[in-house]
Formats: sequence, structure tokens, C-alpha cells
Amino acid sequence: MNLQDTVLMQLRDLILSGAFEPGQRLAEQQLAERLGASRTPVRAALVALEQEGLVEASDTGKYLVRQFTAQEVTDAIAVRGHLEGMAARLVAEHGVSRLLQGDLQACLDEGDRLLTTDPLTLQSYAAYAAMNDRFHALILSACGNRALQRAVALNDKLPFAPASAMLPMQGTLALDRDWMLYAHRQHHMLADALHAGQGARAQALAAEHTEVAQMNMRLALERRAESERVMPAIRLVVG
Amino acid sequence: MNLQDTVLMQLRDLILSGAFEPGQRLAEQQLAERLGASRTPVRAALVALEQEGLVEASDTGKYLVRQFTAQEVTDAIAVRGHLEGMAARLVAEHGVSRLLQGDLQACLDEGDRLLTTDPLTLQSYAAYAAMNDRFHALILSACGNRALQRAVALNDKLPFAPASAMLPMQGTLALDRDWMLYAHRQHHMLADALHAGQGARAQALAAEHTEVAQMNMRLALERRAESERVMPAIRLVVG
DNA sequence: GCTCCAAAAACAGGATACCGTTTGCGTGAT
DNA sequence: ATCACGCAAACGGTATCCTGTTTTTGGAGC
Repeated sequence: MNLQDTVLMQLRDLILSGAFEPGQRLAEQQLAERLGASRTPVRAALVALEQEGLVEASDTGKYLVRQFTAQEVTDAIAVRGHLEGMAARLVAEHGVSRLLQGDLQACLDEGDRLLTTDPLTLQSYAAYAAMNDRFHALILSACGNRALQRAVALNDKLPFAPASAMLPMQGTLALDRDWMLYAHRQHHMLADALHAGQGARAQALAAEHTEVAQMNMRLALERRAESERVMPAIRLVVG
Repeated sequence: MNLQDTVLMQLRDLILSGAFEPGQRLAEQQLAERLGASRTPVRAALVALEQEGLVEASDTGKYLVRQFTAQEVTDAIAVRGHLEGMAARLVAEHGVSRLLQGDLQACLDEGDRLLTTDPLTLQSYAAYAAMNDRFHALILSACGNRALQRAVALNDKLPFAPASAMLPMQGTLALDRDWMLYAHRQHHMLADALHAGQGARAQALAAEHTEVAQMNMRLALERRAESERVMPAIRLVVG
């Protein structure tokens, strides 16, 4: 593995885990020392992170930790909804292969099983999150549109835009399981629409599905203090 | 201006003007010599170009000029259509400001005027292309969704995905002006839908609008030899 | 005690040197 | 003539060095 890629991942994790103040300056030399590398790989990582949108270059060429407004997060989630809607429509129009059908069904079954326990255990949460990511990734990769995949990948670099952000933070709300049940039923309906070749319905469902993430984001912002322990990246959201 | 940015632009132009074979290896040192810079800015430019999608890193870490299939180009145009559809819907829902209304109208008027001359002059083509870019940029910037703007910006880095690719290559087809008249009437209709706050209609129109680009792309690929003089980037499309 | 200016420290952009690896070519053996 | 082996050139990854610029700090003057 490259030192460049290692540094890139480390730096991304540091930012997303709230190790820096939003708007804080990121000096190459400091980071190089902190990560035990030279400035060269740090430079490359900063260039990449700027494209990812986690870091911005000031007018004088300095790198700053990007800070997001609540509106920007909302917007990013809306974009993901729109893009996933397109992916779902494409899959529905192309037809669902037997393999994909099986994989989707496996996700649905696992979700059904995980959500029976009440209250949810920590393991159930983690397993559901992994399944959720897999479900969304399945549809995206099945749509076969590489430009679309790239657009989603870029969007997912922003905090709280990825599909996993849809999951309620565990423990803070008793309503969590209810929301997950709702979201999982949408998964069922979406798989159904895909299987039936109902493109418009699939698109609408996938887009509407992200409203759960919007709701979750709003709740997290209202309860900033408690949220910060579970989702440290929320520190990057100002206002 | 940074040497990095200069090198990045030069390199991007070189690739898009077909100076390299698709799939060709891009060696840092060679490029550094050719551009009269050292390896450092070239390296930064290559990292950026990889994120833009014009260059890809092989398994052993070398950089290659990316080559596109016709399907990938089609997909990228489809993604732009979907994204511009969202932007148009947002603008229609938010309402069109007086300023935006005036700017759009100016574009429409200029287009009307430019398309009266028959046959079109070279200047008319260039002016229409500039106006076309401005029109699409106006809507995108008015939508206010930064994540959406980022997604479009990324997509537009791919050859033939930007709005300007919608314009027929001048001189090769007598039908050019007819297509431009058609596309420009869509501009009129889109502005009308935006003004009337008809979100769904605006979205559908903006998406359908990119079918002109699809058509143009198909024609260009059928007449590869002639197209190459006007759109050298077509060399990057294989198959 | 506050302000302003100058010196010093830190930093970003850029260039280059070093090293391990890959690649490609030429030579020699079969 | 062909294949295999080895050597040399080139390259990518990394670190370090240089230079011009920005930022910070410390002191002197008000």
C-alpha cells in the first residue's frame, strides 16, 4: 500500500472524526510530523481531499478544514436521493438479474431478522448498517452507469451524505427502531418495484427513502451534544 | 497563478485535444520536461486529473490516459441530464428572481438573434456556444444546491458531457441549424416552465434537452474521421 | 497599557537527489 | 531463429533542500 493512500485515509479519518476544528488551518509540515511522513505524501493527500470536498484551499493557497452548513448537508442528502433514484430506475428498466435478485433478497431477509429483536442490540445496529450499505451498493453497481457511480462516490465523501447516515444514532432515541422498520419496509417495496420493472415507482421510492436520512440529520442537529459522541463528524456542521 | 494550476490546465488541454493516445502511459518526468516544469507540479496535476477522471492509475501505480467507451459517454450525458433536471426543478420550486429572469431572457434573445442568419457563420456558432454555456450555468447556480453543483462540475470534466457538447459540430452537417433551433426552442420552454413554477415540467424538459447531445454524439461517432478535426477529444472514445 | 513596526519563524511552492522497482532491450546460449 | 537471462535506463515513491511569502512574535515608541 502506498504511503500516499495511507496518509490520505488517515487524514480523512482524522477530519471525519472531528480531530480538527472546522475552519482550522491544515499546515503540511504539522500534518507530516503528526502522521510520521514527509510533506510529499501529505501534499498529495491534501490535493485529493480538496477534490473530495473535505478540505478547501483559501485564497492564499492554505488548506482549511471545510465546514458545512446544515443546508449543505441537507442538499447533499437530496442529491444522493436524486442519484439513487436514477440508479433504481435504470435497474428497473434493464431488468433484475437472478443474481441481483438473490443478493437483494438476502439483504431483505437479514434486515427482517435483525429488526425482530426489541430493543435492538448494538450488534444488530452494526449488522443492519452493514446490510444497508450493501443493499444500496448493490443497486448502484447494478445500474451499470459508471458516471453515475462516480457522482455518488463523490457525494458520499461529504459527511452524512452516504447511505449509512440514514441510520439513526443508536440509543439516543426510543424511536430508532420504528424508523428503521419504516426504512426497511421501503427497501422491500423498492426491491419489489425493481423486480416488477416499475422504473418510475422505483425512482420515486429510492428518492423518498432518503427523507429518513433528512429526518435523522435534523434530529442529530437538535441534539448536538449527545450526537457528537456517536457521530463526531457533526462538529463540521456549523449553525 | 500557481505553476501547479498552469500545469494542470495545460495537461488537461493536451489530453482533451488528443495529444496522447488513449491508454498511453503518462510518465512524470517526460511530462515535466515537455511542460518545462519539475516533477512536483506535474505530480499534483496528475493526482487532480485522476480525480477528474481523465487519467487513471494502473495497478502498478502508473498513470494512463483514460479511454472511454461510447457507452460511458452516453451514460455521462444521461447523468448530466438527470442532474440538470434536478437543478431546473429546484429553481422552479424556489421561484425565479427578477435578476435571473432577466439573465435568462437575455440568453434567449441572443439565441434568437444568432439563429436568424442562415447558414450560420462561424462567429454565430461560437457565440451560440458561449450563450448556451451561460444559460445552463445560470440555472445551475440559481438552484443553490452546492452538492449538486459539485456533481455537475465533476461530470463535466468528462469529454462530451458538458453542455457545450450539445452543439453540433459546425459545417459537417446541413442539419445543424435545425437541431440548434430545436434545442433553442427547448430553452424557451424551459425558461417558461421555470417562470411558471412548474417543477416537474422543468425537470423533464431539462432532462430531455440532453437528448440533443446524445444525438450529436452518435452522429459524431458515425463520422469519426470528419469529427476528429472539430472535436479532437473524440479520439479518447474507443469502439 | 496599547499600537505599530521590524525581525524572525513558519510555511507553501517548487526543484532535486536518492532508492527500490519495473521495464525494455540486447546479448548469448540453445 | 528463438528464447531466456541479465543489464541498463527509466520511473515512481519519498525525503530533503531552497526560496519567496506570509504570519507571528517581540520590542520599542506613544
